[in-house]
Amino acid sequence: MSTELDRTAAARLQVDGQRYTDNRRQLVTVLAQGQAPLTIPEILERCPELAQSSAYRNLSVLERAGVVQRIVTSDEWARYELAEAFTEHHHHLICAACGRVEDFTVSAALEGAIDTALAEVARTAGFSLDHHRLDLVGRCGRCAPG
Amino acid sequence: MSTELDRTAAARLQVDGQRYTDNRRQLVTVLAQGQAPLTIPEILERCPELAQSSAYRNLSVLERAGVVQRIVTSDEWARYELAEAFTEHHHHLICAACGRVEDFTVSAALEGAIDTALAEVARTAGFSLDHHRLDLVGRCGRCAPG
DNA sequence: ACTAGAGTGAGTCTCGTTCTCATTCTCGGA
DNA sequence: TCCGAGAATGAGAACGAGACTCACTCTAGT
Repeated sequence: MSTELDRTAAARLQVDGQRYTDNRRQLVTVLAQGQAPLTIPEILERCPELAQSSAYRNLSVLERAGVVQRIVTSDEWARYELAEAFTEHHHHLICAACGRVEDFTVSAALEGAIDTALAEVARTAGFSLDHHRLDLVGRCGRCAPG
Repeated sequence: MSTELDRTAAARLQVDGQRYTDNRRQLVTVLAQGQAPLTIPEILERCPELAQSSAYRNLSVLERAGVVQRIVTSDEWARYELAEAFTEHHHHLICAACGRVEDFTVSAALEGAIDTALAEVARTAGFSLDHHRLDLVGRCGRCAPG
């Protein structure tokens, strides 16, 4: 069964001259099911028959094609989630103690204000703006004191 | 000569039971002179007589004491800058191609709106909020197409 | 000065990530 | 339907940023 997600992912890969293979579909499916960005070990846990080297290689292919997004917090592992074209624009709550990541969104009004301000900053600095990242760093309920 | 920066750094280290040694002062001085977050190789370039292992060890001591801040972009190196208590609250322009980082600030009104919104998000999610990160990701003038 | 404990640094080790390469799969052409 | 070129796979080796080790040095308090 081919979902809208599969078709779009396949199309993006094709632009890059890449195929949408079973391994790649499996990665996309797992990321779509996860409600938060996943680390490679978490992904491998959910895909036991997938080789580690294939996971790394295919995630970087998918990232280059704009299907997934790699996010780096501050702990040791990189995390992956579907690119924003497949989800809604959101931000991350990052636990500084355990690395746990959760998604959240803010009001459209605030997003608009941020976008406007950043576009101006980018123009002034001679940067071409791709996207912004707004993260909240703190301690999750499990790690917070008390 | 002891600056305000030195005195504050020394005080913060003391709380942690740590000394403000020559190596640590040198790191703080180099970071204070740099106008953007520095990688370890950049720091070592500016402190040729400092051992790599000392740089790593002391930066992590300084980070634990709240004197410096470690920032992870998406390239391979971590970068360090003085903690915000020593600078003004600011954000980062990150070049997705070469990893270059520049600082920028936004209006107090926007900061206030962001803080208010994030405090609410953190409360709802059961996170204790430490700080927020607002980064702009794009291409610097040198790497931008055209 | 003496000493206990902190700091130093050259080298080694760890481990997340990338690379290698022989094998397998896929797709288009005949 | 068979063939061949090129892409994908995966087990293992290699890489490299950063952490650790340990013998030596320095510092602060007596």
